[in-house]
Amino acid sequence: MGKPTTKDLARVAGVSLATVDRVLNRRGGVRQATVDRVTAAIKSIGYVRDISAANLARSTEYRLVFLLPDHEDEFTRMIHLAIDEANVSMVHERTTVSIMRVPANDPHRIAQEIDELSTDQVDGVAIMAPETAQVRDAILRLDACGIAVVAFVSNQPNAANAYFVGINNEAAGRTAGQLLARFTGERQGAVRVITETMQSRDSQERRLGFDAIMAKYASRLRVYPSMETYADAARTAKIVAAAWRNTPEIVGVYLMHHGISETMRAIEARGIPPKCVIIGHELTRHTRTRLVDGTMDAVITQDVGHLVRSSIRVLKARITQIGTVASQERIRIEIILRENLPKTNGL
Amino acid sequence: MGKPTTKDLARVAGVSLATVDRVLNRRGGVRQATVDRVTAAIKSIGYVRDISAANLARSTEYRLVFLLPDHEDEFTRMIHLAIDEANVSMVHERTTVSIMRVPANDPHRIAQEIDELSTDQVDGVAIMAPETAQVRDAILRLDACGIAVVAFVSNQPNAANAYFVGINNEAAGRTAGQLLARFTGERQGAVRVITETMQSRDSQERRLGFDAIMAKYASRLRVYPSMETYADAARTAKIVAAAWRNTPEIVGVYLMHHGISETMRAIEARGIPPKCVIIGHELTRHTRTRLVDGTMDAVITQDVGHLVRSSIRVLKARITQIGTVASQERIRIEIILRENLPKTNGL
DNA sequence: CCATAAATGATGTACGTACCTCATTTATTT
DNA sequence: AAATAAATGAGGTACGTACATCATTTATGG
Repeated sequence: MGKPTTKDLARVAGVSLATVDRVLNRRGGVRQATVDRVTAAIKSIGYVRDISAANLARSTEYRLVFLLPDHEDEFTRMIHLAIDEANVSMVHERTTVSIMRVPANDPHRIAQEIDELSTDQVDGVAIMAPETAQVRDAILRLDACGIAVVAFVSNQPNAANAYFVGINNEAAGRTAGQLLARFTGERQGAVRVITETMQSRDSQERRLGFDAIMAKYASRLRVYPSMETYADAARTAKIVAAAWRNTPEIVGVYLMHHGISETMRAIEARGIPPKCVIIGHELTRHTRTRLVDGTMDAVITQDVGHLVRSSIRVLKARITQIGTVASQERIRIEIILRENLPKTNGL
Repeated sequence: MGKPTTKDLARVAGVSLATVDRVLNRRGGVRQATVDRVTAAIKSIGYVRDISAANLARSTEYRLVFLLPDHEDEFTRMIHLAIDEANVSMVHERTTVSIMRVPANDPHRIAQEIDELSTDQVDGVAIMAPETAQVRDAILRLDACGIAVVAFVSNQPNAANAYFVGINNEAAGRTAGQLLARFTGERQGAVRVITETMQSRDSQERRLGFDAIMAKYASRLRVYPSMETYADAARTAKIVAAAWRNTPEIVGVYLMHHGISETMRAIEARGIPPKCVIIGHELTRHTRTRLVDGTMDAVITQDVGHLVRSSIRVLKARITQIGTVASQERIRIEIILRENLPKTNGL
């Protein structure tokens, strides 16, 4: 016979369907003793609510929002595409996902946008934003409204209600370090680290992990302090030029930021030192072509489609107060070399 | 307003609900002209069947079977666990997954077991078996019964009806080659390749990719022919001993098979040559501990949970004749180093 | 034009859950 | 013990689809 239903529950618990309903949906007005009888029955027959049927009956719509920075880099664009794709395949599941773009480096504006989300428009939010006090507080306020939150790509470790969907950036930095240490063989020389800004926690964590590994396994290499591009093409060209002029024997470069096409252009313009190992983040068309032509040696990435789908699953799980499969939601730190490049981008 | 329903369809097409039902479920007895009107209406309003509601109405049960080799290696055990886990989280989705173990190297028995699956027990099968004529024919016969099939982990390129869920093994071999070429730096010496049997197509393809890369980027290395363990501990110890005795300067080892714990034990017993780079397949507790202690340098793996869930999604999609999200079903060739080891095993 | 077959409509029940209303029973307070 | 409040039961409708039955309309052949 099939899975137990509410009818079976009512029968086993010795109560009516109405009471079962009251207990299941927390409508109140039921004695504790009766509640206990029902919950006991739930356990005893292994009842699980049929979510499809429940959604059908409720004609629920899960309204989810992704808050993305208004950056125009490839990585963010891929996230955008992945969300659109998810939106299509989620229609069957009564889920609509929309996207809001917010100024990447204006915590005040971001917090403001978050504050404007209200329960009657939105059930869950995935937030990709740098960790600041304002944003953290805004996220905490969402909890009060009963809106589910996940921190997307960028962790918000101080907003306790925000589940993090993304990779461990410290481990990602370590991985970059390990690859760079091994790919440079026994050679000696300098390693240059570039990022957009060290203000971002992601960069800080990656640097931390990277340094730990370099110190441990590649003390033969001189690792320089991080250079910051501030996502400004002119500045990028300038600091790269200066670094290339002043640093003898660059044998390795670690690009910690996404949206590295501008940085790579600057490096290519100055000329890539012979046998220099270049490692960057996020598989985009820019890093892809550079893996193929050998300009870059490795890319550390996270599956954008997986990030998006996982966020959606977690948000829905939090909304319906159902559990998730932990292993499915773990985002892996992927290493992409030329030979294991996935066929298309996998967006 | 919500998504269009069958009612909207009937209204737009100018027919009754009964006729819409006849068209949607191919019950026949409808004039071609009417069918066309309905299909036109489907397109025009963008109707998509609500699968949850349909399943509810049908009280469908998707009965899926995984056919696994009765090997007792860690990788197969992990697959088993992943299936069990999926089974739990799939209860909500009217899907029950069972497992059948078949003798790994007895194509006749495998084909026999496949032939015994009939439509009134099973709706879809995921088959993990070496590619042989008997198995291929048995798979083709399943199609005639209307049972959906996917080739699981091991491809069945000649069974046209079997969608393949797994990695490109030739690319996996290339990736191993690239890692080994780079990790050995500029050193010269010998590379030893070990597998269970070169009868298996997986091994052949991996070897092909591996050789291509070694020839291209590491002609400094002498790559020896594949050694076969036949999954026999005594034999493994013997061939490893012989190889270690007769091969000067082993700087790299590539283990192409899964279930390498026995092989690694044999190698460790003979002593690992200094600075020897060892690369193997599939992240298990055996390869995990060896990555941590530095015995192995890299593991090329595929996410077991993803393999299982993807197979289930593909099977259900084929049963219901619905599309899948291609990017979600692509299995990536993952490179695992010490520093990007996922916290737990991933199931 | 009639007999027959084919096509279509109308209607009802079912799936498992949510949510509502009203009646009835049981417990609590005075 | 009576009055009131709290707890529970009984029953219906709805969600979107599947599937069955029977009535009715339309087409087809002679």
